[in-house]
Amino acid sequence: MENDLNEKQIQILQVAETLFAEKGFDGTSIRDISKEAKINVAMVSYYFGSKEKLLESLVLYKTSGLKELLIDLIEEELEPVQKIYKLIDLYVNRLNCNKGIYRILHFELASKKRVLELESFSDIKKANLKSLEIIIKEGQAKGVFRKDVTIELLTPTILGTYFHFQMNKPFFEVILGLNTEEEYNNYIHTTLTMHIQQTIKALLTYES
Amino acid sequence: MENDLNEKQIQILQVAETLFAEKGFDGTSIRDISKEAKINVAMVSYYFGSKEKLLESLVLYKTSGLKELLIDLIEEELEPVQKIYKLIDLYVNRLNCNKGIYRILHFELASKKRVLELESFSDIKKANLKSLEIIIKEGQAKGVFRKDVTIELLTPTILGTYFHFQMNKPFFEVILGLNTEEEYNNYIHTTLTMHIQQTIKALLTYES
DNA sequence: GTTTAATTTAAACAAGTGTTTAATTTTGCA
DNA sequence: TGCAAAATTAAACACTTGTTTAAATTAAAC
Repeated sequence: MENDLNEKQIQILQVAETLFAEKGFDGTSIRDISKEAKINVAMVSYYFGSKEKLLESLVLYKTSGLKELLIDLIEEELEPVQKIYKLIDLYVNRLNCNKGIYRILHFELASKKRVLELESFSDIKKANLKSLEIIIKEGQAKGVFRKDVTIELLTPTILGTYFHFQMNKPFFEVILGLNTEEEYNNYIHTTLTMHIQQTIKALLTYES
Repeated sequence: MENDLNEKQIQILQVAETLFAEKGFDGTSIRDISKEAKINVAMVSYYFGSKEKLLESLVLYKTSGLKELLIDLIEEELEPVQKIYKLIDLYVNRLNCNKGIYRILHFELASKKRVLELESFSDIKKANLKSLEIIIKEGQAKGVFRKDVTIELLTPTILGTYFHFQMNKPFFEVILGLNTEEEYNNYIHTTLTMHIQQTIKALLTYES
């Protein structure tokens, strides 16, 4: 598995992400990408092999850093609750910076048609879940977290809450009076993040 | 505007809905549709004019009945709250029977690329909003509903809640222990519908 | 500076796309 | 039965698709 991408490859991936997010995977042609990235059509096949493999590289590229960040987080000396808070903050920031690719992962690849690179993405999810599991079990050992919690459901809760907010953006823009892009993003990084943190904390910690 | 569709046209639309929902609009070719519907490729252009117009017809066909149902509902003699309850039940049932087309409307047409038939769909939404407005203002006149409510936001709330539940189906299947398709649909028609009804009621009626 | 490898290119490939045409069959009506 | 309209067909249209090829250019290594 080679993950050393040169400048040209990264440039192609960035253009691809934008166009995929705009027009969908099927709606975007290699010629669209090569035109936007100002390269020859053959370069995509030369560097990535195929359009499908380009998508796979894009997914790997955009989700690769997360794994290392989680490993770093595990080794930090923090109280379990604070560690979870930081994890959620990390997730939300990541998702908010990669709207394009996560939109594709959730709606393009959710269809029955494409099941190819689901494997490589499922590997990443497994690794992330493993990191989360370590943090939770650390908290359980310290007697801070409940032991009857289903760890597999924490990630869906964290991501699900964020996606619902992001998907219904026009709706929330109105009801919350968030008129600018800045206001909206600020709301995500403060109130929404706090809400998710409190939800997960309530799920994990003992209650009277 | 001709809405008299013959058997063949309806057959084509039904096949198109299934395939669009499965593989997306761009991912489905006219030849895919004609093959599945066992007709000649030219028939789609013959009956609908183009692939885009086929989609437009599909949207109109699948959303047409709703307007009449709402008009009938308005004329029913029911208390305002009961009318709203019935309206929500009607919406949820509709959405649940037309998963395919609403998936397309929300994720295929939400992209920047296609803005063509958004007009015909926006007409339907306007008509539905008009019906809702009548019901709400009736309740306001009777002193049951608050007068400072933004009617335009009721539909997003009703639909948004349902869609979030349906989009994250694998998630809720697990946490709610809904193992069969029947159990899942039953939950939608009982607990979820009730939740939406209570949410809207709380929003509309005065509280101490 | 020559040679080997990596990069980039234009062109072509076969297959698939939406749509149209023109001929044929089927249908409905006088 | 005859005739005009509608329905259906196979074929072709021009264009786009992802991918490959083979030549040209650039870069690196000796």
